[in-house]
Amino acid sequence: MKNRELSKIFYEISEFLEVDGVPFKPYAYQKAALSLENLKDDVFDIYKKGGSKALQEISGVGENIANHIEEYLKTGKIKIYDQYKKRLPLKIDELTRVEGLGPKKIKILYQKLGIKNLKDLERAIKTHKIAPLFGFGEKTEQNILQGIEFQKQNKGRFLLGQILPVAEDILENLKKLKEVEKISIAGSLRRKKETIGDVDILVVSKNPQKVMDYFASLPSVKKIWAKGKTKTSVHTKDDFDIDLRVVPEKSYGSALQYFTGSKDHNIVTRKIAIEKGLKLSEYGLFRGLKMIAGKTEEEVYNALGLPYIEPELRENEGEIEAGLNKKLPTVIELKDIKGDLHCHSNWDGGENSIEEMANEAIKRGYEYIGISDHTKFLRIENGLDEKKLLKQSEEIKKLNSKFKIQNSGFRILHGCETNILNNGEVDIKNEVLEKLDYVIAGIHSNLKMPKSEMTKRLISAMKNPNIDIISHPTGRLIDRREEYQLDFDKILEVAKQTKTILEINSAPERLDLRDLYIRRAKEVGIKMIINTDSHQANQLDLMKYGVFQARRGWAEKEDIINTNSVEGIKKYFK
DNA sequence: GCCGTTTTCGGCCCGACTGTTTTCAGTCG
Repeated sequence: MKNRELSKIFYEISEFLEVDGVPFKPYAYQKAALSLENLKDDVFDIYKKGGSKALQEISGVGENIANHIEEYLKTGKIKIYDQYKKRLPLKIDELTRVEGLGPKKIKILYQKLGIKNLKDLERAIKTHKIAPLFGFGEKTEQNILQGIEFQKQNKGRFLLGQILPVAEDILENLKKLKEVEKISIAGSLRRKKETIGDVDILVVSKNPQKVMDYFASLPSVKKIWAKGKTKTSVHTKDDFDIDLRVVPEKSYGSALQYFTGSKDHNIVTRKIAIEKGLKLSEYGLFRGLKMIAGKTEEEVYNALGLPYIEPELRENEGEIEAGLNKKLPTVIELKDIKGDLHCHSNWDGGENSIEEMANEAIKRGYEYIGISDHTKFLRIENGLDEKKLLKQSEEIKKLNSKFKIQNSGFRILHGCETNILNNGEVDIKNEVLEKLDYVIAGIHSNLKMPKSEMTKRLISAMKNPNIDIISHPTGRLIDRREEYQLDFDKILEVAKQTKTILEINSAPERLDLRDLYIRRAKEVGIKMIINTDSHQANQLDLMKYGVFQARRGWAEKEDIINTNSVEGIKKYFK
């Protein structure tokens, strides 16, 4: 889809404008980029149906940006974007991703030292050229170096949320070919790891050559690394690699099992096969020359004396032992989710009204939605104060009585996302918090506190009798920012004592709690909630990423409170 | 460059924190 390509370009234009010091425009381009990123319909279809006028219906898109979109759809180019790239030949997305490096510093580094990309930057630091620059210093130099190191650790990996939609598009496209009898994603993408290196796709076909040819000719393919009879590797326009393999139907299960991995998981399954006098490979499970399983994964696992193991569990983290002892968890599924309690409305600058958010939740089959706007400390997010919160309560009451009249069981719950201040208190008075259905608290400032202070800060928030949920509890941004320094075991202990719910935030760059923490929390007996943190209605669809993460953390339906109906979930609130 | 229950023109993007300075610019949420 062109949506993603355009969104990426508009983000970059926004960054160029910032480097240039242009006021306000960057914000406009960012908004348009965000809208396109989350747009359900193909922007090309919108344009075909309604032309430029229809494009301007997209939120954040006006006359000018609509013209840019039109230009791109017609010519594949956007003039001002190309001009910027010529004038400032920077790997701008690469540089802005370094923590501590913003547009102003990037501009100075380019003008004074000709730094265009990460490589240049690293070389300049190693030769101590940065610290002497005006406005820079020793500390800044070190901070930038740390930012680079952190980025390098995750080099070449993509967020699950970036890559899954693209891979699914390609899968849909391949399905159109009648020679494709069966098809599945394999590899780490099927295991739903939070970051993905490259994409593996497995196909059953009697005519592999036809599949190879079609795959290699897809419009999203930029470069073909290798193209053989049953395997083709390509590099896509979205800058990741895809390996496609074609196998015969009788080997589909064993091949899927093999290519899904993980490698460690497979080593153990092959060992079990050997112990039973069998041999397991991507071609099947064999006793001597006789194939005894291979058509389905289930068949393969069962023949090894194991139940089917969900892909998200296949990390050799105890799932084999649990399988042998019949102790595998029945992991949660998306359809178990009955509502989303971390959603922002246009009251705090989100995209949609409360009613629109509610209607979108209804569309997704939910029984309830929770509105939890930012509170007053976060001025940039138009945080609500006590007065506005009470006013918001009135609106929610009205909407709820409307649902009642319509005889709909749907309910809006009223919460807020308060800010945990340095001393562990939150920025809304208790007498107002008491009146809400539930209260979320999160850390949004002073993220670099020392471990003991940060732990104390979070603990005192959990002890607040009005706080029910801690949002994004560790504050990490995948590939970009480390977690806060926290004594996590202590946090778990207090969460258990105070019956505080920990959030699994579904935003693909957060996925916070991470899988290992989810598993630890479950073991301790702490309840969790999967929320999207939506700032616009389309983001409600991010719920699946939180569910994937919960599954990777072995969470079952009972561990997650928003699998309950309205009355059920209320019991978990203090 | 976008947008309008305060507006078709004038707002939007504020405040804490850090590191650099010696009163403030840049970054981040």
